[in-house]
Amino acid sequence: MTDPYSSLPKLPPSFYQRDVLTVSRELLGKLLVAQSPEGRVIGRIVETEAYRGHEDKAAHSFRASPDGRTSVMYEAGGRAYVYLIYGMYCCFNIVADKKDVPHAVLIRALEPVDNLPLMYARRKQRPEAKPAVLCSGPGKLCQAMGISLSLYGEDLTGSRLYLLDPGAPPPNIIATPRINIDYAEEAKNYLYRFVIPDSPFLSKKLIQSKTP
DNA sequence: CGACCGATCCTC
DNA sequence: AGGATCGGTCGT
Repeated sequence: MTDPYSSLPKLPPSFYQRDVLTVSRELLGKLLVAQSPEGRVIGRIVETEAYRGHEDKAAHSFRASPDGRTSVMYEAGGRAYVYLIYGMYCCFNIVADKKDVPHAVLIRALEPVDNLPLMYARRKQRPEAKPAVLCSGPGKLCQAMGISLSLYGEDLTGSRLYLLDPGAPPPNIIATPRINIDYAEEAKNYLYRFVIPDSPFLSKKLIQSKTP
């Protein structure tokens, strides 16, 4: 059987160059592909967070100069913003909107889809561990996908790191507050986190309302 | 130039 | 609940 992913369309620049909240919602269900000498890995996006630049106290670009760490966020949408956190983990963001609008989408969790053996190896997990340990958090998914600072600024319409449209959008999407931004005052209440609620691969379990 | 701290993860 | 670990950012 031939590779079922090679026939899927790549997301074009126009997909990314829209409002960051729209892009964050519509990224759910899309396939993230990372190609490297070690092999190709694929994950389905199940959790995202929007960061809205100068209008959002939680954003790295809230008050930062357009040079330095956040410079790529000022480029037109469709590039990778990768940063180091806590000195030891990477987080992967997708730059959104037009040039000079420093908005981006943090990818927080993936459903592992292709080449799970390579993901297990990179995450140093035993084969008997559940696949949910591979990509259920922004640092974990960067390890599993092989995303490091060397992909800072990478063009997501290229061949090393790109997104595919599998066709059917997820039927359910919900919005919640973002994770670990307690410092962000009023912005911590914004409903800028988007999840596929029934996915077992989220970074945190959803708080379920009681049903009788 | 030094101190502080984080869009995290793992182990205790 | 706490430690690992380091570059960006801000204050002196």
